[in-house]
Amino acid sequence: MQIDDRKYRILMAIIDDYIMTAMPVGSRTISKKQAIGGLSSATIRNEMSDLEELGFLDQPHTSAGRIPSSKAYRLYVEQLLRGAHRLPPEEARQLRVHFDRRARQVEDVILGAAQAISDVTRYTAVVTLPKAQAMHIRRIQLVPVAENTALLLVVTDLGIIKDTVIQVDGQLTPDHLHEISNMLTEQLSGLSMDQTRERMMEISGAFAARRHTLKGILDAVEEVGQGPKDIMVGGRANLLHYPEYSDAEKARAVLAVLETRDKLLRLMQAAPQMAFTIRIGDETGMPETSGCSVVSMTYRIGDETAGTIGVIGPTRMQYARVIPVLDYMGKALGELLSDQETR
Amino acid sequence: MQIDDRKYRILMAIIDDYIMTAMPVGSRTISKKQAIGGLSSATIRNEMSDLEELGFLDQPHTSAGRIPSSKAYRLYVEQLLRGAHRLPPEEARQLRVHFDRRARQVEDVILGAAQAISDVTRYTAVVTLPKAQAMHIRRIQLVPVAENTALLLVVTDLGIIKDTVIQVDGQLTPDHLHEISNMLTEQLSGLSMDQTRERMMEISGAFAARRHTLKGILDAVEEVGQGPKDIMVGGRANLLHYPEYSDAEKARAVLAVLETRDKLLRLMQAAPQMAFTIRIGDETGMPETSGCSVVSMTYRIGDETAGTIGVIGPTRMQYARVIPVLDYMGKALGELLSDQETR
DNA sequence: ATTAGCACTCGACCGTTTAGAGTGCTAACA
DNA sequence: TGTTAGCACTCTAAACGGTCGAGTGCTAAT
Repeated sequence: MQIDDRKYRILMAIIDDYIMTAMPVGSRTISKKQAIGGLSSATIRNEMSDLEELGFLDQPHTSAGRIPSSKAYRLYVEQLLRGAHRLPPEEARQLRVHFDRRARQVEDVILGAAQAISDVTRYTAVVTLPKAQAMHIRRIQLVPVAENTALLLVVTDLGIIKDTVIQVDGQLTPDHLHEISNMLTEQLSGLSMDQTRERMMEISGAFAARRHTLKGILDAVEEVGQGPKDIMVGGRANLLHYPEYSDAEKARAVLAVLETRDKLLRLMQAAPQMAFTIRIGDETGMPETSGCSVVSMTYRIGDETAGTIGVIGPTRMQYARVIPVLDYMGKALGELLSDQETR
Repeated sequence: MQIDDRKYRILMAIIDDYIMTAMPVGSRTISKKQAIGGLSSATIRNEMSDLEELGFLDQPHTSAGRIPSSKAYRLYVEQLLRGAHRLPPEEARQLRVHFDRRARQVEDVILGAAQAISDVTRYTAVVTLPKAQAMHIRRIQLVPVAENTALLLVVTDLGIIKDTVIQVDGQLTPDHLHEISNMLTEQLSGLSMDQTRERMMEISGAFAARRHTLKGILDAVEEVGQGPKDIMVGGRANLLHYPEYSDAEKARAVLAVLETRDKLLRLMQAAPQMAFTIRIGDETGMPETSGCSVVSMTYRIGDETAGTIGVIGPTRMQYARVIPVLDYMGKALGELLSDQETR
């Protein structure tokens, strides 16, 4: 058996209805809809029965309506993703209101974005900080703090991405450090993080005298790319709006995932192109989030993939609203950060 | 009527029982306890009736047992606070295991503390970052980033507490900025933030030539003390362990408070001495947290009150465990940060 | 191919019953 | 006078049975 156009339209109608009501959908409900074109409930029943056989619908028990399966949502979102992701102007306005552009620190911008997304969608939003690789060195600065130690700063267009205390050769005065800072800045400014590392290697070879100090700096620069990416979460409380999480234990498990950075990162991994990654139910690959869906996409700074923004909620998610919101916000965030970059 | 010793002991027994079970406590349950000394359930009933009249107990309905009122918890914690807050060695060990001292950034230390507290107590923990006033200036550094702009860093013993881009006079070269940095550092290093502000005023008068630049720095330093204090929360998911939050709406409200910085700050305000502040039920002064208790205390860096650590959970909280944990952790945190300070 | 009709299923809801935990009161007791 | 055994009473939670209604699957007619 094949899924034909009518089955498809009926399936979509069921999904739409279930997304709104969270209640199993009956044949009469669907037959009453205009869009289906006046088929009787009996016909719908036959079609539903077929759709169930095809694996698109589940029946909680014999005399209840049907609910969409993961496979159905999959079809649903594939369809959505083929379309344009135009955010209605009113929604865009709301999003802009919530997303306060006056924030100065990248952390604040990211947190603001997460909160805006969660406020507008009423789901929980997750946004990663831009990864170091997407930034460009603006300055390297050694700030003396004590005999033998200095604060090393790696400053990029987006601010300080690394500050750490390193050991420096004993005989280096503050002025020496200043000099080294200038030299490094001259050598490295404008480079991407990857280029920086390479160039550092070369320099490190050339200045054997300052070996010890340069090694410390090199190590710190190495570390920049590695460190666990920081993540901001907004609207955790939104989870509890949905009946799927009225079971406290279920809600607890999801909330716990939101508090565990690596699990969260795994959940948010998105395909590197500017496109959506949607994980539905078990596709999250984590038992804790079995009834959940995650929609995520990358945002860019310039041409570089910089981070991920996403939303987590019940599989019965309003994908049709979430996708345009993320699309809009991803672009807005990318532009805002690129602006900061050139400022 | 007065509360005599026997009534008091009975009340404490009821509270202890209720804290463990979350179920209304009946007279027979209490009469079976050794500690009360073999009184019959009838006697206990009479006493319970008195305790209810005195406002220490409530009765959900006629034929249920009694539950402690806020007034009862108040009495209970006052008693606890009078005693010593000795943390059992096993608990201390656990706490140390969870509290990873190798963290370098203050943020990580604070977050680690929040997580450790929440893991050990199974409640939600809240820890504020140390306030700027408790730190001492180590260095002021201007890092050139572009024509006319520089990155201003205020470095203290605990790391960078302020980094912001300011406008500087156009003719200032990187070397000039370096010079100014050295001058300011010499003038200010070792001072507390409050002293710093005063001294800045004086300097600002003396160097009329650099007026514009110094004004920018002064403003930034002014801001340091004002900025909204940052807060870290650990173990949000723990909330949902307790039946008092099995109502999703109730849980949502509390979770929402945990996501609103000013509400959280208000909740965490603690008396400035090294002592506990305990808010029980409505004492939190916030309708959202009506069924909650908050235990908080300040921690110190050196002699200075630096921040607050606390725990939030149901009024039926294991105060007797929470108090020693906070006490221990407050001291540990203070010591750790003081150590960093002098490092 | 569609649909009206009908028997059937099953959870939700309601009123009733029952069991049990707990109370308050009274009268007896030390 | 304080304590307690005893008992009637209260109220909830759980179990039970009946009814309702939403929904299905199937069949036969169109």
